[in-house]
Amino acid sequence: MPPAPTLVKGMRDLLPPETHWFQAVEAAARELFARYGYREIRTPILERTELFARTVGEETDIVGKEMYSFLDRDQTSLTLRPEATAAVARAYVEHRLWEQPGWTRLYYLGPMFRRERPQQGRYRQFSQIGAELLGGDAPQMDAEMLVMLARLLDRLGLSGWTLSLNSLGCAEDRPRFERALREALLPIAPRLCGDCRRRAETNPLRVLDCKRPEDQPLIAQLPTTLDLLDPPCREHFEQVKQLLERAGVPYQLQPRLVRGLDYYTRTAFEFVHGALGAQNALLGGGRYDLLAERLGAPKGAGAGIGFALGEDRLVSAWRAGLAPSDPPPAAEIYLAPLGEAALAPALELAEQLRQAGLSVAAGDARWSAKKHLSTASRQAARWAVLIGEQEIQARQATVKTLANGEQSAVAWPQLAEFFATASGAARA
RNA sequence: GUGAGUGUAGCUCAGCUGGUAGAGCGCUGGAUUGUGGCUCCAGUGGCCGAGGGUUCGACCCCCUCCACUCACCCCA
Repeated sequence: MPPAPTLVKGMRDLLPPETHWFQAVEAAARELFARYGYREIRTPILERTELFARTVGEETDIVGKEMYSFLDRDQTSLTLRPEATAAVARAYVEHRLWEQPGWTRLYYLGPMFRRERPQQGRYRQFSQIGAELLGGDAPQMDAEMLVMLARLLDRLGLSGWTLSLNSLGCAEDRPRFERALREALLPIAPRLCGDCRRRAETNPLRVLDCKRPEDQPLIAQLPTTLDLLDPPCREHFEQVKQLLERAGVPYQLQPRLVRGLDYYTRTAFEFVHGALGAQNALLGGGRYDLLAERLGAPKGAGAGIGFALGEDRLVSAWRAGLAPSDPPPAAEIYLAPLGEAALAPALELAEQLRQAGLSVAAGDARWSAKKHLSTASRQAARWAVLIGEQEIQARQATVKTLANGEQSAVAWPQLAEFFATASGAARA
């Protein structure tokens, strides 16, 4: 026999109870986003390669070496989305959403794909939850989103996050930044690490983001994007910071925060967390004033701001001990049909209980009572319901409370009510 | 793409300077033929990642390959 097929590199199976954590993150996010007026958008997982190449940037790592791209049968190059902002912007333009009243608030969640070398907190398929606020460039939008994100992380039970904040300047600032940096780099570049020497040529902004300790003293002397902002961008950033302070959201100015997608302008941010290992960015995003415009939105209508949260990383932080609660059991009631004769009536009862809103999981009618009880307690059910010959005769069920071993006979019609009151009593 | 580490039972791992494998957990059964969790007993379980080499003899040493993990890079 040939070897059984296994997981593709960088992909993983999420098994219960881990899936519970993903559901919990998603539910919390959906609920919170709704309070801020966001509604869900679902874009395809497959897009034209061109979309990402033109927006994320030809020279970025994502486009340059991490995309899952292939030729469709009609020779169109398609790509498994490596991020969702470009796709949302595409949809925003394609469906002329700016014609709707007010700013457009959209959120999304789902899998993204990047062909990188896997490591802790980084997979080739990973889930992101993100939101986009489109249709303007008011600093108020930036602040609204950052406040919402702070609330989200608090609500998810994560303490100890840090918000790093920077402004990258507008499109007009960029060439100035790069010229200034290149100039400043000329004398010191030879003393920097190999990567930085390369970046000094290709993408000078990136040098600011270098993490090598030995390079830090030199890099500290370089001008930052904040030093070079033009007056309107400086004013915009000031207002964002003020609004954050008014809202009581703490941030750390991080003048060397540079993000890896080309469409970012002005406000850029990251929420990082210490429980995550080397890949400590839990969530990142920024403003993109020209993204949608480049895809065909009218001047001014395409500006916006967005973020993406790494769901896998959030769950990993939870698993590192920050989880707000235990995952629930498979079912609160375990049903034990004792013998084939008990099967049909037992299953009927199970259906009645489910219709009353209870969760019920049954075992195999051929199992021994001992195996049933053992299974029930190991599945963490709260009650075991035994239906055997005696019970059928009496039209009753034997209900055992697993936690304390108490057992009672309950008439079939009273079963649902029995569990309802027992649940209520436990909560009180 | 680069570097390092690790591959032994379903899972987590032990295995001394080379003498052809162990534990815990799990699973099955029993002590309790309709009563779980705790305990005790018994059983089940492995081409020691793959291929080659050295050796009388290799889980152990050498080479090649593969996989996984972590880190760099980059990012969520």
